[in-house]
Amino acid sequence: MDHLTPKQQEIREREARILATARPIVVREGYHGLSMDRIAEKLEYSKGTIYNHFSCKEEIIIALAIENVAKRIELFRKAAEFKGCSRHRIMAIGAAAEMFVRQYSDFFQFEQILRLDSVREKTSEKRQAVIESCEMQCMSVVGGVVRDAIANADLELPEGMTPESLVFGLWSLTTGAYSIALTSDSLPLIGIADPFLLVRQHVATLLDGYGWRPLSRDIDSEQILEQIRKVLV
Amino acid sequence: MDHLTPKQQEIREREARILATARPIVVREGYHGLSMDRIAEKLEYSKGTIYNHFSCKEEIIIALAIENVAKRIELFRKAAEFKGCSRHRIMAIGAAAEMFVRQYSDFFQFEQILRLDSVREKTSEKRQAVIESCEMQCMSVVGGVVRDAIANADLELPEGMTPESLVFGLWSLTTGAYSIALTSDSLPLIGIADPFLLVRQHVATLLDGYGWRPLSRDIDSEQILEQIRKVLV
DNA sequence: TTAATTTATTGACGCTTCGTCAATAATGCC
DNA sequence: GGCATTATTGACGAAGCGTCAATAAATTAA
Repeated sequence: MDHLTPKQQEIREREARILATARPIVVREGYHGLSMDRIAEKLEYSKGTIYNHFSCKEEIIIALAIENVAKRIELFRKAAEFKGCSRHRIMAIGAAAEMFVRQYSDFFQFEQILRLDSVREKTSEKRQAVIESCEMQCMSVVGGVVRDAIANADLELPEGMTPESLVFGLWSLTTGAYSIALTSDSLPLIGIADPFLLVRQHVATLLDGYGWRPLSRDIDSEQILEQIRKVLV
Repeated sequence: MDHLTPKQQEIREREARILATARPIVVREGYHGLSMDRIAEKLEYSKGTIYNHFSCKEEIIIALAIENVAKRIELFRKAAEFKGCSRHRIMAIGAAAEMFVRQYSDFFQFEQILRLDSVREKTSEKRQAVIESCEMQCMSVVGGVVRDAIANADLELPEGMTPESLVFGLWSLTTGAYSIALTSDSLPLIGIADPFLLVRQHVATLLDGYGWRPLSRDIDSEQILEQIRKVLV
């Protein structure tokens, strides 16, 4: 499979260069800042060549998102393998999510843009499927930890509630909070300085609410988080 | 203040017609579906006239959002005035939020679009301030109920946690969930049929986690919700 | 009522971006 | 080296944006 002619090499490499050029533009100037002409000009290729790689700028944005999603899965997997009880493992996943937002905050911008139907519409089914699949894999990793907790009797979910239902709750709480934290200026106005800390607190309380043992009051969170962060690097 | 010349009348009325024309376009075809030329054509005015009302299409979108936010405040206020204990009142606010999403789901599309920096940038400070102020008013209504709960000793927040911190959590959980529910196709795939029910459940559990009395197991939710819905109409 | 002044409307214009495609150039194969 | 394949180019038409000088309508003053 690596019988690449020099030309194919060049093309492959150029794709990466296109994305590397586009990324800071999107990060700094958002959706409207990015244009195909601009990329072509910066890279000194004609526009047609850029279109050979990506059929529209929306494809570039989704490709940028895809550059990062793998990292999230990796972090989640590593977190789920944390040696400890199920409650510690779910904490590790929380830490992984937080680390991902902090380290790859670009990604949230791309995701934000792709949330617009009229943008996502223009992207290929194929790339959409990649994103969706990665999201599913993440959820499934979290779901696995929930199932283990139930199997271990660390957790009993209320009647009619599936592990996925709980995952949905955690997913909503964290993405909602991060999305507000990254896009709203009003948080400091209401005296919220560290939204990350707050997310950890709310997640802990929610899990306590479901009775996931050991409860947070029986955990030395600081110390566990320390250990987790070492594993996640 | 109602010394309006016929001309002024006409202008005012036309503004409403512009928005009424734009709304279904944005709802059906999203951000990219809307264009100034298209509105001008539909209303049989020249483009310049439309620009007399709104300096760009982003202004139209934020104006559409503003058409709805007042309703949210009204629902929240009504909910906060629900006759009952603090826990019932916070449930009422949850119901109000849910009702708002269901009845004004358009709004979430507009909000979604306005979350993009490169879109929001183009809107006037003035309209941005209206939106922000309405959001603050909503949060402040919720904050008031939390404060009342603390004053009544229905709730004690952990060390260092302010009422606003709790509001932030509820806000994150609900907006995160609604945003996922409205834009993701993967929910049914993981067996989540009724995200609204799930949000209620998670909110209840979170509040239980903080020990907000009476706890949900001591509440006949169905019956209370019935009453609440009557009040909110 | 009419003239003067203010205010509103118009659509053509210049500009940017998009996405395409026929002509041209480069590459790889025999 | 010559032929077939593949890639590159940039000019082009379409569409949208936002502006503005010319024109029309409305309001005010006389």
